[in-house]
Amino acid sequence: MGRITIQKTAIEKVFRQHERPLGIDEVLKYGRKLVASLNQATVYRNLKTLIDDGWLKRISHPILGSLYERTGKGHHHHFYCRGCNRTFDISGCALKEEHTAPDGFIVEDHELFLFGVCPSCVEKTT
Amino acid sequence: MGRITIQKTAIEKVFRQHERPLGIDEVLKYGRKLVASLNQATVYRNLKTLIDDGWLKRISHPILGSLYERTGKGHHHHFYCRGCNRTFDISGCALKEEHTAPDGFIVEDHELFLFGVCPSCVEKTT
DNA sequence: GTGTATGCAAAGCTTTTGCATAGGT
DNA sequence: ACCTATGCAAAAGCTTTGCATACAC
Repeated sequence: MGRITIQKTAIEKVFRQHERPLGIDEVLKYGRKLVASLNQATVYRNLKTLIDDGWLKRISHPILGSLYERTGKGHHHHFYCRGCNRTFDISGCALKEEHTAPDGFIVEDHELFLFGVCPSCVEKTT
Repeated sequence: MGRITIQKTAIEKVFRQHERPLGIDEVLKYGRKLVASLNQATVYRNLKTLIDDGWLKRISHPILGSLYERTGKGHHHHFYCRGCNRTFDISGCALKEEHTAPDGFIVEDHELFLFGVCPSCVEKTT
């Protein structure tokens, strides 16, 4: 089980080349530069496999839909710029250690999305 | 512009009766108890209108997809229980005031999703 | 009466799946 | 040679849209 195909290798390479959350369309676009015949269904199937392997993580972007990013980059959050529509990784954690949820709730994980304007878009506005 | 139809009234009522984030299927199900003929397209159109009016807010649930909830409940976050699949409102904000994003980034809003096990599901497990 | 919102059905998206075959082992 | 992963196309969700008609005003 688990063959090393040129398609899967290409998809992994795409994520290594672009260290930011990618949408399916982007994975397909960049992947086709490496394997011209790359099919959409193959991308979906490999993304699922890579998630099961723990190599990728799916994040649900409130506006852009499904995005995928590599695991093992350390805990971080995401910032979405409404100016340029890009999604940035924000390293570190801005959560208070305690009082995240009422007593009795066991918090195992969390996902934080920040919205606003990124530095380069702030410049353009001013 | 902006007619008060029995459908729109019913949809608003559904959200007042269930003070938690609802999916389209739930809005449709509960709405049909009030207006039997209620159509899916009507629900979608009214949800959009209510969002534009600032009466509703769409939240993007990482697992369940689109959920909708009333605005004006004060700032809060969401907790998703993997035991019972329910989404809870967690009042207050668990974010540190500073250091949410690097210098230069302007944070205007944020959305936090917590994952784990809710009190009643913890009991069942123990 | 006028014109907007509804219901229905069709069309757009995104994602999944069935099936023959290419290709990794 | 075997059998999994691919490519293609069809299908299955979810959401939007066109159009005639009902109904809010």
